[in-house]
Amino acid sequence: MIRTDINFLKYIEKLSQKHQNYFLQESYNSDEVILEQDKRYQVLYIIKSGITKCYISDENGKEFIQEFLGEGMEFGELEVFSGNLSFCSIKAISKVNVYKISHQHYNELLENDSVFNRLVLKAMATKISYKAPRHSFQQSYSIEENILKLKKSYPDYDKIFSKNDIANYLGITIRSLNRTLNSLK
Amino acid sequence: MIRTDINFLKYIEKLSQKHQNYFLQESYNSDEVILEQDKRYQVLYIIKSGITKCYISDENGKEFIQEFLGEGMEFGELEVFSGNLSFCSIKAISKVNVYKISHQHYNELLENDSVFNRLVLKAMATKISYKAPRHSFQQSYSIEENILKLKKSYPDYDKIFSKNDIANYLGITIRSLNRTLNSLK
DNA sequence: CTTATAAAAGGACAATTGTCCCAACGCTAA
DNA sequence: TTAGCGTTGGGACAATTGTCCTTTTATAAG
Repeated sequence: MIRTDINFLKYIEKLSQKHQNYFLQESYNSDEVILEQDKRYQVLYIIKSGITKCYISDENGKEFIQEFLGEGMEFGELEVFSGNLSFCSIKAISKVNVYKISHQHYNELLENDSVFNRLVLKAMATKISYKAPRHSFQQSYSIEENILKLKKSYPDYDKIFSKNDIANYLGITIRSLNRTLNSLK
Repeated sequence: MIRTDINFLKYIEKLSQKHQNYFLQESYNSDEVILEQDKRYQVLYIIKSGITKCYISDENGKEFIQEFLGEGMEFGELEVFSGNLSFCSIKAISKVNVYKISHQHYNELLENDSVFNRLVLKAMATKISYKAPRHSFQQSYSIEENILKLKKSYPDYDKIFSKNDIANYLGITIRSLNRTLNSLK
């Protein structure tokens, strides 16, 4: 539910010593939007600490939460390769510290640092890998089974996230979420 | 609906000239399984021609189709980075020709050929990018809207794919698919 | 201490979707 | 030809989920 990548973060911390001018540290408060959908960016971010949500909003204002991102997760990196506008928004849901790096410096690292290059490849492979099974499960199983699965991997999920976020994560309405939670008691 | 990557394919064809021993060509008939879920592989594939489906099957035998892969799409590459078992199956749904390459040679290319490296990064970024909006849309909109969207981007979708595959792609039952198709007439 | 505001909870009903059937059609093998 | 089998199509009903609305609770602001 909350993705992390500690190895990547460790390597970023090391790099930020070596290339002091590459990485800028920033800090955000809960509810602040760090990156906005459909905008063009020349920078990307790596989370140093805290939790964010990564979501897509549609014309009707509904939001679909792709994932919750924690330490060591990068966002905004896809646009380096695609050249497109960002396709999701990132909002802090706790106090969040990030490393910010420009596309240009990121590209330099990719080309000249093979360890970094490999870590990025691995991070992207992981992102692909976890998306498919999750959506497969969400579509094939009942809300009840989805909630039980959530509770199993994050017993305290209801303390960290709002009802709204949980519902959007599961792709259901709050009403359905409440109903199912009741039947589980 | 059918993903392709022509630039990547072109580059692979070039590489297969230069490194004749890296790439092995194979051919599959419709309905043959090329790569099986939950198995360990030391090779990966790039599609030279034809169409395959990439799907996850669960304990109940239901299958969830992630995507249909066409020319220039690679599969089995994620396991190079994760070291895990394959997490989906690939089945030919037409006559299919592929390039097969070992993890070892793939890694050599990644390290020594920066053009190849960049194409792989881009391919992975694309895979991440299209998954999220698709699942977001499927969860938020009605079956009718999803079918209309399908018809718009692939007017002949019903000639290429079986009802079963279309239903599994949309994450619904055949019954619901038929019902909606009727109401659209 | 009030008032405003957002989050949470749930009742009642409607719409959507799934499950379980059975029937028709085309294709292949015996 | 006929039997067997997979694909397609749809009726009837049940279960699930969403929509709309009201109430309660908690929290922040004046």
